[in-house]
Amino acid sequence: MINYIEEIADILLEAMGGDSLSREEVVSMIEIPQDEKMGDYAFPCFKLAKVLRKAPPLIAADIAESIQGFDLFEKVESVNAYVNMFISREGYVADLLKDVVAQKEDFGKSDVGGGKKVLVEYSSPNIAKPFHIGHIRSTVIGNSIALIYQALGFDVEKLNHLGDYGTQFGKMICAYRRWGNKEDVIASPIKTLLTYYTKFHVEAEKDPTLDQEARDIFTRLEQGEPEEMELWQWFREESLKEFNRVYDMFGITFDSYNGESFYSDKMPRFLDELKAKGLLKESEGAQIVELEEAGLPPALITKSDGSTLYITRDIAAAVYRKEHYDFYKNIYVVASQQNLHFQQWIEIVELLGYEWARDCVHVPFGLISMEEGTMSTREGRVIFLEDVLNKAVEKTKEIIVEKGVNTDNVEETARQVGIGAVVFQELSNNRIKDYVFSWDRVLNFEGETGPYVQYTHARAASVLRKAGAEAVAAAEGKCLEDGLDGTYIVSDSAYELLKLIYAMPAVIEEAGERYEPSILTRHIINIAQAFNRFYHNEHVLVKDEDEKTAKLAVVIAAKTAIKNGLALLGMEAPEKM
RNA sequence: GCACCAUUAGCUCAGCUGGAUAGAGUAGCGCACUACGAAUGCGAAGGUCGGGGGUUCGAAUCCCUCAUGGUGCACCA
Repeated sequence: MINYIEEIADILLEAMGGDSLSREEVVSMIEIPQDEKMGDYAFPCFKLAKVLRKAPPLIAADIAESIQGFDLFEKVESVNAYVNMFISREGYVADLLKDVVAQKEDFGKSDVGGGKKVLVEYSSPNIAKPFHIGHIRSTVIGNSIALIYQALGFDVEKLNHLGDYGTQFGKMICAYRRWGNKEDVIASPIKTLLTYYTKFHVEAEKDPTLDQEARDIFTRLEQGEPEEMELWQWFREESLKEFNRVYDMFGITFDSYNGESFYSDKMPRFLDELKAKGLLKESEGAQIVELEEAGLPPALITKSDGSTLYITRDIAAAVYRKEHYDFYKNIYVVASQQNLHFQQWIEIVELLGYEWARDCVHVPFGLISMEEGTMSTREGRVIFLEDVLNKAVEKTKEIIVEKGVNTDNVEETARQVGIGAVVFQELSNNRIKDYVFSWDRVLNFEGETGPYVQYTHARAASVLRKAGAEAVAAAEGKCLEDGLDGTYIVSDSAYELLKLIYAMPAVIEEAGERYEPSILTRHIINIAQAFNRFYHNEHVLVKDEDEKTAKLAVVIAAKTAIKNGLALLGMEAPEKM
C-alpha cells in the first residue's frame, strides 16, 4: 500500500518549488487534523512565512491552488494557514482492503527489527512470596512489550528474573527446619512458606541468635552445601508451580527463569574490573562507587561484611547477557521505585567502558495501592492476582448466562473475556501513572474496556457467519484481484474506520519505540468504536452483491485489525461471546 | 534536605517531536431494539489544562518558580 505521507510530501515539495524546506521537514510537518472535516492530511504553512516572506494564509492558498489537480486528492482547500487535503476515497479503501486481506494474521507486523536480539525482563516475582495484584503490571506490560517487539521483527528473549537469592532464604530454611513440615508446603507452598517467614520474624524478635543462624545457613547455601541447596531448590520449584498457574491463565510463557541466584557466581569478575579501573572506594567498611559526576548518589557495591548486593548482581547479569545473547537492546520492565537503582548501575557499566551500557533500558511503571493504603503481605493487606482473575472469570460467566449468549464453550469464553478484561484494563493507561486498585474498575465491562472490544470482534464475526463462508471468500478474492468496488464504502463511517485500520502498523511501531502498550490499546478502542458506528449506520448484508462484497471486506478488515491488535496485548478474541 | 515522577470535565483517563474550536469513557439527563448481536449506538450538558511568571507568530505541550501528592536517597531486593 502506498505511503500517503511520503506521497504528499513529494507533491508539496514540487508545489513549493525551490528548496525552502527539506523533504524530511515536510514529512514531519504533515499532520492529521483532529477534526475530519478539516481533511485527511493537513500542512501548516507558518514556517514557510520567514523563507518566502509572505503571510502564511497566502502561502497556503498558493500551495492549495497548485496541487489541486492530483488524482491522489478528492479536494484540496486552504483554511487560514493550513493546506487541507482530502484523499480520493475509492482508491484508498480498495488499496487498504487489499493490503489487510493479503496479510491477514500478519497485518500490523513489520520487519523493522531485522531479526536483532532484544531481551525483555519482566514479571520477576520473589520466590516464596505471594503473587499479588502489584505483580500484574510488570507481568502484563512486559508481556505486551515482548509481543510488540516480536511483531516488529525482533528476535525476542523473554526473561523472568526470579527473586530467588538473598538472606531471606537463610531465614526460610531456618524456619522450615524448626517449625515446618513437608506436607503443608506441598499442599500450599507459598502460603505455608510465608507463614514460616513471618513466624521467623516474630521469633527473631525474642531470640536474636536466630538471625545469626539464618545468615550462617545462607552462607552455606552460597557455598553450595547439598542439604541447603536441596531445600532451596525445592522451595523454588514449588513456588514456580504456583506462579505458573497464573502465567497459564494469562497465556504467558518465558524463555528463561534464570533469577538472581543464577548470577551469584558471576560477580567476582566484574568486581575485579572495578578494582582494576580504580572505581571502587572504601567507605565505612563498605565498597562503593562514587557517581558524583553523573549527579547521582554513591552506589554501595559490597557490604562491610564483604557480601554483595542487588546492584552487584544486576551488573553481573547485564554483562553475562551481553556475552551470552549479544543483545541489541536489553529491556527491564521494573517499577519506578527502582529508577535510581537503574540509573546507578547503568552508569557504572558505562564507567567500566562497556559501550553497550545505554542499550540497557529501564521501562518503569507506577505503583498500585489499595484503598486502605499500601499493600502489606505481613499484615494481610494484600490482593492475590489469582483471586482477581478468578473473580473476573466468574462475573463473565454470570453475564453470559444472564444474556443467554450462544457460545460453544462457556468456560473457555468466560476465561478469555474475564482475563482479557483484567489485561486490557492494565494496559489502558500510561504505565507511569500510579493507581488505586478497585474491584469496580476491573469488573466493569462497559465503555472503554476489554469486553467491549472483544464484543465488537464477536459482532463482526457474527456478521461474517451470517454472510456465509462463500460470500466471505468471494469478498477476499475481490480484494486481492483489485475487483472491489470502492464506491460502496466511501461513507464517512466506513472511511473513518478504514483510516484507523490503515494507521495501525504505525501505531504498533510507536508503541514499541515508546515501550507503551497503552498507545495500541487506545487505538484498538478507536477501531472498535468506529466499527460500531459503521455497523449502526449501514446495513452490511444487503441484496446488491457488489455492495455486500465491499462491505463484507470492511468487516473482515476490522475484525482482522482488532484480533491482531488484541494478540499484541496478550489477549484472545473469541468468535462468540 | 536533595533528586526523580505526577497534577487536564464530578470520577477514571487520552492529547505524538509546540499548531486550527483541549478529546474519550464513566456518572447524571434525553433518545433508539419489526434490519447483520443493546456487553451497542445517537444527542445535549460538563474545562481559569494545579497557581504564577517567561520563551514563541502560536503553549496542556518547552524553560523558571511555587503548591499538592507519590517514589527514592549506604550495608533489603
